[in-house]
Amino acid sequence: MPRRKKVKLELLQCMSERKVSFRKRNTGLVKKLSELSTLCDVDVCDIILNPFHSSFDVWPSLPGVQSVLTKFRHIPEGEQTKHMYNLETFTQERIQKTREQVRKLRMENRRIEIEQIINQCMSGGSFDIKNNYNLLNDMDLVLKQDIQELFIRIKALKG
Amino acid sequence: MPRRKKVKLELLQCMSERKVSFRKRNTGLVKKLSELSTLCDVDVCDIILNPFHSSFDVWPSLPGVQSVLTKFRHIPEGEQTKHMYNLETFTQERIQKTREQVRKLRMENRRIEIEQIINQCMSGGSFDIKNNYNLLNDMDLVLKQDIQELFIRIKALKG
DNA sequence: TACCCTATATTTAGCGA
DNA sequence: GTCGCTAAATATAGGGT
Repeated sequence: MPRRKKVKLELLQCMSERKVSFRKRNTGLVKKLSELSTLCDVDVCDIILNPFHSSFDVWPSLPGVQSVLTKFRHIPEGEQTKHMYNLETFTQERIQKTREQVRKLRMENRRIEIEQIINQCMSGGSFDIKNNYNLLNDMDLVLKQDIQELFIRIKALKG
Repeated sequence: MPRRKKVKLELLQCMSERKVSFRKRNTGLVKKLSELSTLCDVDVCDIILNPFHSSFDVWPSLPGVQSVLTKFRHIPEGEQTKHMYNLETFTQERIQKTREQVRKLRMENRRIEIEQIINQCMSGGSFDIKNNYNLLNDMDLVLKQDIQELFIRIKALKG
């Protein structure tokens, strides 16, 4: 059996699990922050409310955070949000990417299904278009058209 | 040839590399922040000075950061730093862990080296202690003592 | 509870277009 | 410069102790 499953991105219901996950991920996060900071020469800070101690974890340190905050406040309001990478842009980007992936998977499925139909037809299978349409009920219109064209070509090929 | 090497944790000298790394890692960071937030029900914010646009990336949003900041300021000064996980504690923890790993690797090396010497001796190799000391010049005192004892035992064993 | 381990899942460096 | 891809590096869930 697999030792690890993909975790669903939602609140961990089990409290002890949540605690463990928090500790691990907090550590990882801080590591990544420090890496970004040194690799790219970037001023970074974060503040994480630790729900288990009702205290905050602050990176890189209290004065460090305050220094970044001061710098942040000194940027003109208009400039602050320009190029800003935040929850909104992040989400938009992810939706975009996911759509793109879905598109690709659809293409791949189309390829495979078309291949199967060709194989089926070439090896003397049925040419019952209606039946195959049924099988491929949920497919895109474009795909159906492709398949229709394919059937015609296969018929022509076979005589 | 390997397509990817382990990057040294220091400022990336090549500017374009740095830029690419920044974009990728910033994305990853924000993803992890959002995961921590939803998995563990945690208030999080971060502010990253984007050195390439002289602007800030703010997570999760400007009001979001301000809300966390307000909460942060409302915690009594003494409580703020209790349990705080920051650059210092992070570094201490990593030093501790690294030492522990070094210790373990030493133990493992000892085990392997001792094994080799035993094999060498049992298969009729030399018993020249001085020579073997030379080979094992950098080893711990404890290891040397262990080996000395081993030589004696092997000699006894062989007659 | 708080570690440690290790098999999976995830991140990302290096490339090629 | 940007993108997508892929393999190597890394993070971490689950399961021990």
